[in-house]
Amino acid sequence: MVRGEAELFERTAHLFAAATEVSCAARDLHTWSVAHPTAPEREQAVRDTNVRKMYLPGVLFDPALAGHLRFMATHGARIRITEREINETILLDRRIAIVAGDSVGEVRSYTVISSPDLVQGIQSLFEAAWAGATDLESYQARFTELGAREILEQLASGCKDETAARTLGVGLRTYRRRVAELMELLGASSRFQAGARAREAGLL
Amino acid sequence: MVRGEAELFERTAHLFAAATEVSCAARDLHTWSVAHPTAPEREQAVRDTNVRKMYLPGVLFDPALAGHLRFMATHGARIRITEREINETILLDRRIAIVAGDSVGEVRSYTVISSPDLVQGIQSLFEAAWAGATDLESYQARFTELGAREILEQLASGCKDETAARTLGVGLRTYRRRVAELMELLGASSRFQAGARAREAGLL
DNA sequence: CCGGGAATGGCACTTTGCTGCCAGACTGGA
DNA sequence: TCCAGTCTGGCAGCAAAGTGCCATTCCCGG
Repeated sequence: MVRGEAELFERTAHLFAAATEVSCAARDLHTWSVAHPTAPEREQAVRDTNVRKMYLPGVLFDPALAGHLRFMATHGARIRITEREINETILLDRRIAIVAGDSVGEVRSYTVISSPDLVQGIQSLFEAAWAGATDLESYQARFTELGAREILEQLASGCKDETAARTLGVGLRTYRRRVAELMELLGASSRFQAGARAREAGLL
Repeated sequence: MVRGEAELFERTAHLFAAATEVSCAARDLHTWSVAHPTAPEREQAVRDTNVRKMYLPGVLFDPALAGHLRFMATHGARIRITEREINETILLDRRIAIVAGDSVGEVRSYTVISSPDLVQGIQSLFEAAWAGATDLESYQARFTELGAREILEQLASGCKDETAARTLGVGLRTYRRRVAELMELLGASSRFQAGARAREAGLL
């Protein structure tokens, strides 16, 4: 059990360096992937390592994150998106598991597990979740082909649904269905919140 | 008649430099006030000149604009906010009027008027609008005392109005009234738009 | 103490937004 | 051709948001 990312990194750096298979699930990557960007000299390392990463849909909306994901993807990492709530977890070579706990204030505690049985169990859960997740590409395709751009424009224009639907040449029901999908993707439960998040993610 | 701000500036710089009374109405100041920030050596000039500026409420929400306004205000300029739609207009010493026309593509045309009768007419319109506008300070006070911060928090949280009202300890009607005022202030006609603008203005 | 203006919040009502259901159109594969 | 899966959009019903009206309360100057 370690507290804070700094300590986690210090203690596990050698494990990461030696790993040939890294599986990672995360809600976002503000925590550490961004704080510790992959250095150029590590590109080869990424390529040599079997890297799998699984995120919540929200990551698609952070420009910095999206860039990072694209970088990882072009260097051999496999990225998937899951709809389900997941705990942040890292698996190394099927021998080490790192599970994030609750954050107490600003610091987050991490549990490093090496017990084979436990790691095995966690690994199987990860595999199940991985199997149920969607590849980043197809997910992105689904998003872009959604016509999200147009929908967002209409929403941001402040016009009412009926007007927007007519402008886009689509039925009212369909327009609202799109808005609902978009809001789910943004993790928003009100239109105000959706507007704020869309803007936050630089989608406007 | 001149096209584009560059040309306008080139041709009118000497007029601005010599003016002792500058009255200005604008929807925003992306156009020129920001593009041509007041240089330090002009502080004294601002102080010596009788400067009046009139804007739409929206300007309060752009950090850069707000900063500029504060700068101008602390250096003797009088700033007012008007609810009415206004055309961008500049009046110099009651002898010269500059009226912005429609923008054709990226370039905006400006009409520089020196005819005393015309200028006199425009000046009177400006005075009328000015008289009906609100001082920046009182406008800002109205905004801050509104408890906008709390309202915005609730809106951004995505909860429903009833919950938000209960959280803030006010009636549903009052909460919605506040939201409506806020939306008017933001110039938004839908909550999505309000969310986007609030975020855009850095209010979240 | 009193009167007037502003703020509040309850109530009723309209509008707008959200969603389940279902029928019809479209698509790709057997 | 037929079938199954997907997408669409109309309809209905409901939830949420927006608004006018008005009684009540609060505050402030007279």
